[in-house]
Amino acid sequence: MVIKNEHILDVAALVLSKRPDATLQSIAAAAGVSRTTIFNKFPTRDDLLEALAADALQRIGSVLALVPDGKPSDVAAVMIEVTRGLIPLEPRTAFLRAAPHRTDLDSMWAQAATPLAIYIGTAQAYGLLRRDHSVRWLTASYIGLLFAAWDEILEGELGTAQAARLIVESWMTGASPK
Amino acid sequence: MVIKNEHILDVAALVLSKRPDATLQSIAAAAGVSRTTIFNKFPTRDDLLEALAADALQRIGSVLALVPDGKPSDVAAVMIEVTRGLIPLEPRTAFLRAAPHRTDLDSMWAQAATPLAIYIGTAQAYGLLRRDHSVRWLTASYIGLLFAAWDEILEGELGTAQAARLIVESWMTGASPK
DNA sequence: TAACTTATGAACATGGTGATCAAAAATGAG
DNA sequence: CTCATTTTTGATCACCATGTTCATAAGTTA
Repeated sequence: MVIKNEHILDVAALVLSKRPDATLQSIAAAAGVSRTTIFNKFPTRDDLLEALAADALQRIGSVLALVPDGKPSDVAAVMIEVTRGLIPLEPRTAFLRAAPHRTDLDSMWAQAATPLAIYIGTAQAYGLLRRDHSVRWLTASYIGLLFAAWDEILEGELGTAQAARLIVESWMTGASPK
Repeated sequence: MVIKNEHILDVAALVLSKRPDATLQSIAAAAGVSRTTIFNKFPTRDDLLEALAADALQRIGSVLALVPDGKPSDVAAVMIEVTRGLIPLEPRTAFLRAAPHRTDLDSMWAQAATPLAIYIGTAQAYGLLRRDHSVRWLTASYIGLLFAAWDEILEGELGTAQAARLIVESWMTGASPK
């Protein structure tokens, strides 16, 4: 049978999201494939992680392609829609957060978030977001809240349904009472 | 010379914050100590990480001891003060975030954050924080923003001086314009 | 069926971890 | 200062995951 890289990446993402230090042996077993086959397709462990990162990047890119160009109208609505798309990607990105600190991963996050940063910058220019915080920080703080929500979901403390609304509410209006 | 555990933990925290997968050999070398000595004090790598986690927990606890009891008055002021205390702890906690997903680490974070959660709960009860978000989420979102700021600082995109204000502003009033 | 591609198992080297132990160095009591 | 005790150290070993090679088996395709 021809084994697709896609299948290995699927299984690897799943296994690594649970155990970031899982052996290639266990990943191979979970994929119903020999360890050698994995090495044929991904010569080193890092190559596999890199492929996973590229895959995750691509998926994030697909979601962020949803952000509209031009003059933004309802920032909250757009952000909620984007967030709804990002929430399910947790298993695909978990290993990225747990992986040893690698500069290229940081730059990958930055690259993946670029369309979002552009949107945020545009919204800011139109006065729809505060101007006394940098676009970079507005973006980083959103991602930080996304990570926090992912963790809460993993721990079963937050449902995926409410998560998007919660994230965007916190990001836009904060913790102060109305 | 008598080697203090404290010294090893200091060096280990420093080395691991840069390379979470650093070998014990390299940590020993950085500490000017033999690998055997580290094993005498911390039988396994996990024991060392656990000690580091306990140390970080204790440091966080010291900072969070600053949060006042009783009726809160100026939440923003308290949060900024707490955040100013937490910002420098990044090198001590970086390895915790990079370490493979371990349940005990999650519970450690939760335990360390308890005083903060209590404070937030009290402030919420007094109407100083929004009531439509759970105390758990208000706490988690704050920590998420703290992590985001730590990352930005690491990348040289944020100064430690402004970080605390930025975090608390984002946490309390969000990204919306005033 | 035959040629070709892909997957597999086996074997081996390497390096980090975990563990043991005797020798050496530092410490402290008298 | 001396001796007993504690601590540190280097050396050695087993174990396991990674990385690599290669011949064989299984599959696909002409």
